[in-house]
Amino acid sequence: MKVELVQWPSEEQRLTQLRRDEVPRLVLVPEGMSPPLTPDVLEDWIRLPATEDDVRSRMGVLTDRAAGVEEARVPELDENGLLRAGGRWVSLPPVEHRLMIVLLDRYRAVASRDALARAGWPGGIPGRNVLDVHIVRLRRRLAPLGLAIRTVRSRGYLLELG
Amino acid sequence: MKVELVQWPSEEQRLTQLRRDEVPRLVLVPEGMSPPLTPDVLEDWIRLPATEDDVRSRMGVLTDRAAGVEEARVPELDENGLLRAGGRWVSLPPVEHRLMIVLLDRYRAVASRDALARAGWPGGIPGRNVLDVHIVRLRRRLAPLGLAIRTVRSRGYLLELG
DNA sequence: CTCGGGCCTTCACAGAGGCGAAACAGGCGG
DNA sequence: CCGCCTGTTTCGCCTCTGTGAAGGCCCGAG
Repeated sequence: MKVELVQWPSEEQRLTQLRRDEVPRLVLVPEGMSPPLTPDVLEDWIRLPATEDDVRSRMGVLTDRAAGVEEARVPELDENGLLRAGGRWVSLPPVEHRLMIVLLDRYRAVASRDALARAGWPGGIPGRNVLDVHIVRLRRRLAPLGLAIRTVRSRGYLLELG
Repeated sequence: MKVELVQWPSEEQRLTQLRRDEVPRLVLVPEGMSPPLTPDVLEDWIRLPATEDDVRSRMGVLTDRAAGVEEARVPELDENGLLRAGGRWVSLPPVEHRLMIVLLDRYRAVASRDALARAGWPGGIPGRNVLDVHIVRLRRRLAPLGLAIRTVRSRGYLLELG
């Protein structure tokens, strides 16, 4: 994502908006003016006058951080079974689509085998082993997206970044 | 945690060490020298000459971020036996889950062997040695999270940051 | 100081059960 | 006819748990 340059304090309102929108930004602070401070890792500031190299250096770091934040975003699944993550996508067949809805609802937390079974087969579980098999197939489909399904033994499964 | 000031590039080796130790640090970069860049949120740099106020501003932000990182290191255990700390997690099997509940309840204080035994085996202790063995296994599982179980001889065990 | 004995730590082993994954088969739509 | 989706079977690994046994460390008795 592009790093925004913000004049301080004249563009204070714009800065507020950028903070809310989680846009990476570099605040330009005139001599003698105290900078706006925040622990937000997507914001940095630089004292004017500054060399173009220094501005670029700070912008570069902000870009890297924004990439990291972007990477960590929750994958998106539409109603047609299209799953987008890490800039790529795959289409999911019906059963795996329903399983994925539950996994995403519990993203980075445990989705119980029971909840997955009920979501995947609303009419009742066909066989004892079906869920395991579909998890394996889902795993293979998700791998190219950088997503991984972790096993939490005797409890369920957990979806996170690979 | 205290923010360290690092001369660049003369203290490069020290900077490497501080990065490894995850100590917040502010790199002082002389005029004309290009700064060391990293997306690490616990590191910042400032161009010399700089006012004392600016140095303090950047140190203040680093302190706040370090506090946030420290906050994230406090372990949390959910009802599924998932233990999170320092941005990582492990799943705990039933027995160790019950032991961990007691250890976290007495976090940084001593949990008696007796209380641990009762929590781990509500139906009565199977063998005389079981608790010790499970503590060892718990230790190994916790190590990657930066957590450590200390022995308090003839009293019990104590959970703290490693 | 030395010895003996708690008190812990750690390893090795084995039974039970959960889970992984390949292989096979049927169904359905293009 | 072919390929994808789904369910079933089956084999085998790995985890979890408890048990036994071999030390190591510390402290008090002698």
